[in-house]
Amino acid sequence: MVAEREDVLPTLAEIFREHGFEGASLAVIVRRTGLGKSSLYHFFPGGKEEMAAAVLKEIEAWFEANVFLPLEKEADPHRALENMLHAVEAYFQSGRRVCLVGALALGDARDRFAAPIRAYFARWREALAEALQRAGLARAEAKDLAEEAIASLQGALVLARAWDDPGAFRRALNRLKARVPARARPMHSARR
Amino acid sequence: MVAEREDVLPTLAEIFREHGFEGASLAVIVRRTGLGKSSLYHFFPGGKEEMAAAVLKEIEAWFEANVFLPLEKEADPHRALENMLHAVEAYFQSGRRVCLVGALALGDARDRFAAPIRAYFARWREALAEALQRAGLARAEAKDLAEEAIASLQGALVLARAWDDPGAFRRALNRLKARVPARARPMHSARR
DNA sequence: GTCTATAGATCGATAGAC
DNA sequence: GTCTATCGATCTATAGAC
Repeated sequence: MVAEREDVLPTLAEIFREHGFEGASLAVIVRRTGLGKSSLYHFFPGGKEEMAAAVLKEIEAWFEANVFLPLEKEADPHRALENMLHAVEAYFQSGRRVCLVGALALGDARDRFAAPIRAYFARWREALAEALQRAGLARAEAKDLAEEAIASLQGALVLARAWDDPGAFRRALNRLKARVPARARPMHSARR
Repeated sequence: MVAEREDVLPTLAEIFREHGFEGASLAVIVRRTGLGKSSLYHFFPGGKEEMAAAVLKEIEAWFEANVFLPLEKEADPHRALENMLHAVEAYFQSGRRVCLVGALALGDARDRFAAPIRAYFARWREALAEALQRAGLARAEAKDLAEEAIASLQGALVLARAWDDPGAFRRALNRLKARVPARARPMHSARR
């Protein structure tokens, strides 16, 4: 059923998202993955910490390929921003899914994964700011707006989970859809 | 030193903020509070769960007295919003302190405290929307902007913790200071 | 109320047979 | 690679003396 180490990563990611790092006990992991302890330690000799690190690495790679790079490669910045919002909406399942990186940042495992957590958000801000800059915003303004957008999304995930209502995330996406691209479109940059 | 149950609540709150619910082991709590296990169980017969519930209740009461009610009682809505931002900045220590309610919402203890978590954010949005409405915004617009502001703050706390940089929270406060009250001021409502 | 001692469960991780 | 069995540490919680 599961032959490769990579095959369990999505399941592991879901487990860490639902239970956090401390809360994801080996008992839970064994049950959900269907693998025995020995198999898990065969794939991840470093135990839970290596499992979470591998998950973070895969998440980083996914965002790099599906969010960050497209933000920079797409020639039309307006379309680049729209693509990002669509990718994010799909990834977080319209708010039903929590951001593991954000959850780890708020939890007690932050120090353990400080570097990848820091890098994930920094990279996101950088790619988003770059697109906004190409869309006509000044460097400082683009960086600030990028940070605001990411914070809005992360906060919306908190609210969606607090209320058990994906609508909170959907509404945040709509606000960004209506706001960010409109300000960023070069041909209408004199709007304000 | 510590005679009353209420005296340990601030320390308990800080412990839960730093370690989360699962990560706050009794060993940590004993060490940080200076109380023995027996004393803790004397004050909180329900154990950790009762400790966290008491902390949440105190947080809710603090925000009710220092944030939510002032938002509604202050006659000048513009000043009410400024007061809220100042109170929030002080409470979260300019971003060095995490929001326990938000952290619990993202963590694995969400189900355990679903009701107070849900109520905290709902009450905040309601009080904020009420002030924005008095400031001239339509009901729907006020509710939406209130939700956006709260999400921005929660997301900024995630970023501040991820980057270990209180500046992320400070910048979010400044954005709200510059944006929310200006749109909300009734005499300039025709600005857009 | 606070102490010491400890129960009973679960934790992450390992050993060794196959 | 996967199994069973188990280690030692840590967990929450309790018992009983004072």
